[in-house]
Amino acid sequence: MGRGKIEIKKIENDTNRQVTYSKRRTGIVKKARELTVLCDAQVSLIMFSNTGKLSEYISPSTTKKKVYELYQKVAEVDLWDTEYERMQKELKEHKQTNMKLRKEIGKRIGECLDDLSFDELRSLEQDLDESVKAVRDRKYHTLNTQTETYRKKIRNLQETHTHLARECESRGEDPYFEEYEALMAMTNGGAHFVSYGLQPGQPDHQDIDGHNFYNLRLS
Amino acid sequence: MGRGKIEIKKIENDTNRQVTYSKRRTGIVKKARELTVLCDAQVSLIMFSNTGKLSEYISPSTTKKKVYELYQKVAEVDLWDTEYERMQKELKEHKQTNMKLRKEIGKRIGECLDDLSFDELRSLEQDLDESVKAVRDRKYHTLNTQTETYRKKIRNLQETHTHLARECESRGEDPYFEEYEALMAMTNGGAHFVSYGLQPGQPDHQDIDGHNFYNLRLS
DNA sequence: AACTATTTATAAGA
DNA sequence: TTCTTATAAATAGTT
Repeated sequence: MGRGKIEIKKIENDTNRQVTYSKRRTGIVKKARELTVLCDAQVSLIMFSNTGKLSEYISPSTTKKKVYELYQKVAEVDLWDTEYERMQKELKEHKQTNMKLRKEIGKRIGECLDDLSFDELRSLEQDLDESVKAVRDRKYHTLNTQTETYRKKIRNLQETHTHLARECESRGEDPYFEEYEALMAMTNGGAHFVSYGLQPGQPDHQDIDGHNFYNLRLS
Repeated sequence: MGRGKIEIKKIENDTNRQVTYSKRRTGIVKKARELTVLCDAQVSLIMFSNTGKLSEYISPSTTKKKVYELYQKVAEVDLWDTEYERMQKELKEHKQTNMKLRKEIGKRIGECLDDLSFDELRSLEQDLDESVKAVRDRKYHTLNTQTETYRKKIRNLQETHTHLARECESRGEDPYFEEYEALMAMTNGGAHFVSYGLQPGQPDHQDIDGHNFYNLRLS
């Protein structure tokens, strides 16, 4: 189909070959598309030119192969086997790590101790002792920080209160002021009964906030 | 190209569609083959008819895809995508579990405590205390078992020795016997200096085995 | 990229 | 299905 008949064998002329490839590629893709539409078929067409350039046609609705095609594009050669093996290896490693971690936790939780030697048990005990110490230290640290915050908060509240009280007093215009003052005294008095010990040198505090008070008492 | 021009849209007549599919399939495969030869290209063409029948063309030299095609043939639909996705999902889950486990261990080792609340720290401390107790109990249990074993071992050895000694003595034929007896006495004497404490009521033991002796002393 | 003479593919009919 | 054949479509060689 052309000005002259051609023999079906490799076109040796580079330019010619490339031009023909381009033309026929368009043609075959058109055919594929027509086949898809006319006959309700599913077609996957992948072409690599002489120079390695990829062209493809995939029937709409056939998204399934895209992953595979993508890999093909990237690696020219297959890759599935490699990729598959890589994933399996990775999976295996993760499973092993996982198991080790579980075992480690099992030991540290105090289960799974049956197959440990005496030396291992001794060493584990030391580790746990150190861990417990670290946690305790951290706990106290947290407590200190929290306490400091609450102390500041209380101081601020008291200052605000004092300020407001003075203002009210000086104006003498709030009929509920005395009632309010009595309430405040009571609340403060209640909190006075409670104290909690911290590290030596850490002074005790009172708290007028129910929730925070609960937290502090938990030390 | 035919007796009449046709519109490119699905052929509704079943027979007609099938005939057209057959003809055009032949045609497109021919085109693919020609493209392969003429332009030195690599072509993969996969077609599923309306009725699910597979036809394919793969350029010779492209053996790479055959594996994939095979799976396609077997399963009609994908299979790789499913498998691939399944693996990826599994991998993701493992990674997540892994991370959680690491974090858990981190806490129990005494690292990664920074983002824990006071309550969490308190709870963790209790857990660790319990764990340490469990490990300690197990340690003592192991020690007891080991001790029991060694005690039996020693008793056996002593019996054997006594038996042998009597035999030698009664026969009076071993010139080295007295020397040997002296050595045994010395070794036993040395072990006598060492004892280790266990739970109350646990009697002390001697051990003539250097390695085991080391283990016991480490309690 | 176009053009077009030809070859090739194929729709319809048998 | 397969063959036939008129005709549409694709494209080789040219511009």
